[in-house]
Amino acid sequence: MHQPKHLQNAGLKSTLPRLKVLELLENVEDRHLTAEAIYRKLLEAGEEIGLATVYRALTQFEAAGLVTRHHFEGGQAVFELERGLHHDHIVCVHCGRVEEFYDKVIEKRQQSIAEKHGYTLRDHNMTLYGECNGPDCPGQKKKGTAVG
Amino acid sequence: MHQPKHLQNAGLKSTLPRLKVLELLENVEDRHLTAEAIYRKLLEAGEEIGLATVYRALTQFEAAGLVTRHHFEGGQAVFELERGLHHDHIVCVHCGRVEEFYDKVIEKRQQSIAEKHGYTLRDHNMTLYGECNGPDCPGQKKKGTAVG
DNA sequence: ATGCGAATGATAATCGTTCTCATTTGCAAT
DNA sequence: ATTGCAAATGAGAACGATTATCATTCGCAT
Ligand SMILES: [Mn+2]
Ligand SMILES: [Mn+2]
Ligand SMILES: [Zn+2]
Ligand SMILES: [Zn+2]
Repeated sequence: MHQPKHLQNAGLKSTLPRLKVLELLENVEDRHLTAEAIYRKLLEAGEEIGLATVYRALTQFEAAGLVTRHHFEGGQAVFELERGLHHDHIVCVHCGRVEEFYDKVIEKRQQSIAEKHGYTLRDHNMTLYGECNGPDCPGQKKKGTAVG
Repeated sequence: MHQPKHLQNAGLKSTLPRLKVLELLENVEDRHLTAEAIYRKLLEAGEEIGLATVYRALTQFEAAGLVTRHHFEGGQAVFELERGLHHDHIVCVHCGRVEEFYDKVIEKRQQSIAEKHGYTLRDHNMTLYGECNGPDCPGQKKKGTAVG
């Protein structure tokens, strides 16, 4: 979907590494990836690229509004392709599965809370952490298969 | 307010460095402090302590429920003495000023959002970022004093 | 006062990320 | 198709926050 012109419109020269990162982000199943994960996937796909370049490209994409950076628990930032629809996240503390949501009521309340305190709201981070209860999630206590 | 027995009740030996950190946290004006800030303040107060010990004490206090750790923007974690009342934060992007708030509606919505996605909610992080508009905040554009 | 396991603190190590700098690339002008 | 050059790349060094190591010191029960 993304083309060289997308990079040029963003003021970025259309280079091979940048196109590779962008291509990966739009074709990968998991939308939320660390820089390392992106780097690894590109290497596995036989591409030649350096980790520093991945970081640089992501930082530039973020500045250009092509990519969003999140700081979930765990030290590593995660990146996702921007789709123009603001949303927040719920992350499984066991398997790391991420779901997205948008709640208009919460967004409105955040705005009025900021106003009530005399702040001009610029941004927010809302991340929920929980157990996803999925059948493949390691946090799921396996029910004992009755013996005898 | 805190006594050696508070540490012992938490299963921690009552040592001088730990008492100093705890004492600082309860007497300092700014409730939200980085480990470095705590370390610096203790040194300035003439106390002898190592930065590693401050980090250790804070981590142990957190595990004991005496202290809460937050990850605002900026890399450094901030710590605050636990007062038993959950709250979230709004942080000034210019001067770092922190205000606290609690919104029952948001908290309820977070719970039901998690349920809707099949998650069992365990924790959340909600931090608002904005401009505090305070007179001493560097983000405040000074109004030009008319000349002539 | 003694003894011993836990705690301390100087320092090294770690981890994610950014910086440095020699080499390569994109691309516009020939 | 060449050339020229600024911008981009990538290997590795550097960085900042935090944790680990380990010899020394401390808290506290005897
Ligand atoms: Mn997302
Ligand atoms: Mn607080
Ligand atoms: Zn899970
Ligand atoms: Zn401010």
